[in-house]
Amino acid sequence: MSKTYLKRKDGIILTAIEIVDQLGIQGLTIREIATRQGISEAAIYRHFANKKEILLGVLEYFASFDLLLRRTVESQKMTAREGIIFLVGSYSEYYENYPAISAVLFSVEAFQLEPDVYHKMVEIMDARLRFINELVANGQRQGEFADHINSNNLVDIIFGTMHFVTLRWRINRDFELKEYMLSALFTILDRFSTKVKMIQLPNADEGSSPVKIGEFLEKPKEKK
Amino acid sequence: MSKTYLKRKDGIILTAIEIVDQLGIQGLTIREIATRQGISEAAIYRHFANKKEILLGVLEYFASFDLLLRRTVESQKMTAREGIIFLVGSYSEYYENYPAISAVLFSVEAFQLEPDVYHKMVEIMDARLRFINELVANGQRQGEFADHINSNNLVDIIFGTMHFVTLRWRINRDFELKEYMLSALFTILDRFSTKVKMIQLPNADEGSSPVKIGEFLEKPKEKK
Amino acid sequence: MSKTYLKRKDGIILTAIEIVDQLGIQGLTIREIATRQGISEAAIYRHFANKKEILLGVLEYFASFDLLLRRTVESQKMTAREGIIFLVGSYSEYYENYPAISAVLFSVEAFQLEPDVYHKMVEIMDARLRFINELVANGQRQGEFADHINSNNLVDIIFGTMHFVTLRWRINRDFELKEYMLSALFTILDRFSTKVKMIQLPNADEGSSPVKIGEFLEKPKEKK
Amino acid sequence: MSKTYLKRKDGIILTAIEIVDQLGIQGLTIREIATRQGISEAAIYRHFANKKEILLGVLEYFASFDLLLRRTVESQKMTAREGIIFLVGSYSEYYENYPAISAVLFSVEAFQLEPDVYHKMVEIMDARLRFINELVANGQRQGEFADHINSNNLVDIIFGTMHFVTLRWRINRDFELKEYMLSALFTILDRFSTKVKMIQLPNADEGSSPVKIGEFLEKPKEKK
DNA sequence: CATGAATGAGACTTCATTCAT
DNA sequence: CATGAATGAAGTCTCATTCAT
Repeated sequence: MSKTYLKRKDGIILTAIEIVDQLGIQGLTIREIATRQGISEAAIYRHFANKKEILLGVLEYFASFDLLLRRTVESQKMTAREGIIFLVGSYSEYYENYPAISAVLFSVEAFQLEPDVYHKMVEIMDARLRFINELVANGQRQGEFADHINSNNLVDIIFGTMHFVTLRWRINRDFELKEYMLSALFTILDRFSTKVKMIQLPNADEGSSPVKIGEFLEKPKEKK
Repeated sequence: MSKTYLKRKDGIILTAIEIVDQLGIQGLTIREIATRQGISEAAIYRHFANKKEILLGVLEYFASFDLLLRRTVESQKMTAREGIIFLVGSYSEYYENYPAISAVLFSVEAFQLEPDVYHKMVEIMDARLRFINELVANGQRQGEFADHINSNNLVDIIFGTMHFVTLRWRINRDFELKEYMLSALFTILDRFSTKVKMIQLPNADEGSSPVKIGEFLEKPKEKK
Repeated sequence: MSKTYLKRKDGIILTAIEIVDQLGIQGLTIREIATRQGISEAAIYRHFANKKEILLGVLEYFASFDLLLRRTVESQKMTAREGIIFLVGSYSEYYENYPAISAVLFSVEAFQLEPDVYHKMVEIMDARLRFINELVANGQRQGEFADHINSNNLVDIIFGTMHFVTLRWRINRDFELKEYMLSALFTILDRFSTKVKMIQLPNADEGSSPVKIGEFLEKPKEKK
Repeated sequence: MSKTYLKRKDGIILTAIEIVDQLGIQGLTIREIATRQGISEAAIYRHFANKKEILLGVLEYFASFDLLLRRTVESQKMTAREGIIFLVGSYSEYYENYPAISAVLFSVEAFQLEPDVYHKMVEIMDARLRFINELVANGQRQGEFADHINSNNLVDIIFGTMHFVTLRWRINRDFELKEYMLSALFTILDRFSTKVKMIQLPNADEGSSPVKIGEFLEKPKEKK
């Protein structure tokens, strides 16, 4: 009984994710869930007070691994590099094995009409960001990563690349997500590791100078 | 006459963008547009055949700079580096001056129920990607960028970072978009330019190359 | 000028008829007329006060021949038989040459929401009926038609057959309307002319008797 | 439960028929049905997917007797004459007892914008026609009806008369439908039965055969 | 637990018509 | 004469939710 109940509740969440994946947030309706679950619309309300709760359930499911992953990184005492590879690899693998769940990643904006849901989503992303940030900062402290670069930049680069590659993969699934993602990640990590040395080539400065198109082309010089 | 007409038509597009920004795609209703424009719902249909046309209009507006930017890059014979900086700077500036328009960037998934709109959005993003890809490939051929790395990786890194930083900025506008964006971009470009040299440090045993992709969840354990 | 005006006014009527033919009364909208006429919707109201007037115009056009036909029958001093053949032939020819106009014939019920239009239609049909009725009655008085039958019956038979054949032809235009219509009419006229004699065959009475299915099978006997 | 459900579904159909009768197809709106049923518009959609389904339901109801009537004619081994009388009588009685349903008979043209509905209506009428056609053809083979006349003509005459008399009765219910209908039918049947003999009266020169179809508008003049 | 029935709000859209230009 | 712009009313339909059974 309690088992069936749990199953049904989970089933609704999974079905909701499937729908978000296939039809987008706009296609996620109680009726669609009910139809796919083979039950009545009213029955949905036996398990969730309202649609918002279902959305929160989806987010909960979506983030259910997060804590585990973080704890694994910590308990296994991974280096920053190892931790990041572990995280990116894990998420990629998760999305690859269960593509529908990746849809949730891109629904932040869609939740704007539901403050509670929106905030939960932001919280989840924030926690992920913060954790990678910690890893990166540690890595810099440990000498794994170049420490003169803004740690936020590196986090944005890693996270942004992950995020965007996943989006591309969702739109056109013509490559292996995890394989490609890790190749991109290694490209990043290699370039930002301390094993790399920046050297000034003789003509290094003329890069952006002779062409003036808008002030931003000037900026780097100022920064320097 | 024609002037007023254009104004109204444009006004509807701008209002639609404003709404997408503030309420998300789900909040974009004909009623909301009409109310904000101070006209009746029926009046909207004098200017657009249906809601889909409004959405297409929004995308058109959203992408209206793209061609100009590309042509500028080409006509000014910018280097790859210059071109990329120009593009990223231009978009950042555009979004910073007109924050609402940046909302469109994150509505791809929300358009799933409207194939025409969805495809137009994908097309726009595709064109942007292809152009950066060309720039990067050129840069590699010209010796500006390291040529042994996958050009797609670099494109994903640049585009993904841009995309994600914009998303972060949308959620919490507590930093200057263009300034930060360019700092992130320079971080990337600097690291991927040929002015950087990869050197093998003593303990750089398995750094970039012989990485075995697979069972990442296991890997840390093995390492230990 | 006045010419163009008249042309436009007529054009609107003709277009309206065309639309009723192709899309039915439900498809007859001001917009549809305007589009087909290549003018604005507002322009329609230069020529007709409202939609009802257009419908009345359609009916006027539809019945514009009626008076002429009646006068022709009268002035030519046709016999009843000749007159009926003339009328049926004329209408059939008219419909065959201008099929769209026949659509009006079947729109009585559709006009129920517009009392004025409805009544005009009923009036038109009534006038047609009355005229045929007169012809038939005359024919009976003149000995052309069997006079012991109800003249209304004969009118219904002639008119109903015409009406229905036209409907069949509208639905499936796989026969020549006028040709078929006249063949049907001759079949009727021949059978109802005094040139035909009713004879009682020996077993004439057993027709309907042995089977009893509902009271109506009894009725004729009672009538006799 | 199921009982109430069926009642409501049937109620909607019956209400729809009532509306078509009173206001015409143009007056048949979901709102009108809902109001008359005393429920909300949305409630209608619990029972029918859309308006088209309601219309199809109306047609189904409208034709629900057809099969039964045909089977009765066949199982009772009626003669052609008996069968036709049975059919005409049954329909007349049905319409007389439930006048609203007769409105459906005249809505073919109004369905033009709904192909599915239009085709169903045409199918129904076709089936009715075919059945009478069979009866007539049989009657001719059995010697009940004059066999030298076109069976289609006779069918059109019978059906057309029925159809038209019903229309007249709908417009002005000042006579008893069934009684009048049967009197008209007997008039027809009597005249077309083999118990009638065509005799050539002295001046029957060009009665039925050598009629020249064409230019009817001219004919009277020539005759003179 | 589940459902059939219902609902109010609101979505998109169409329609006949008006009015300033 | 003609039109672009607008509108109120109404139409079809969807949605999240409620409630008696």
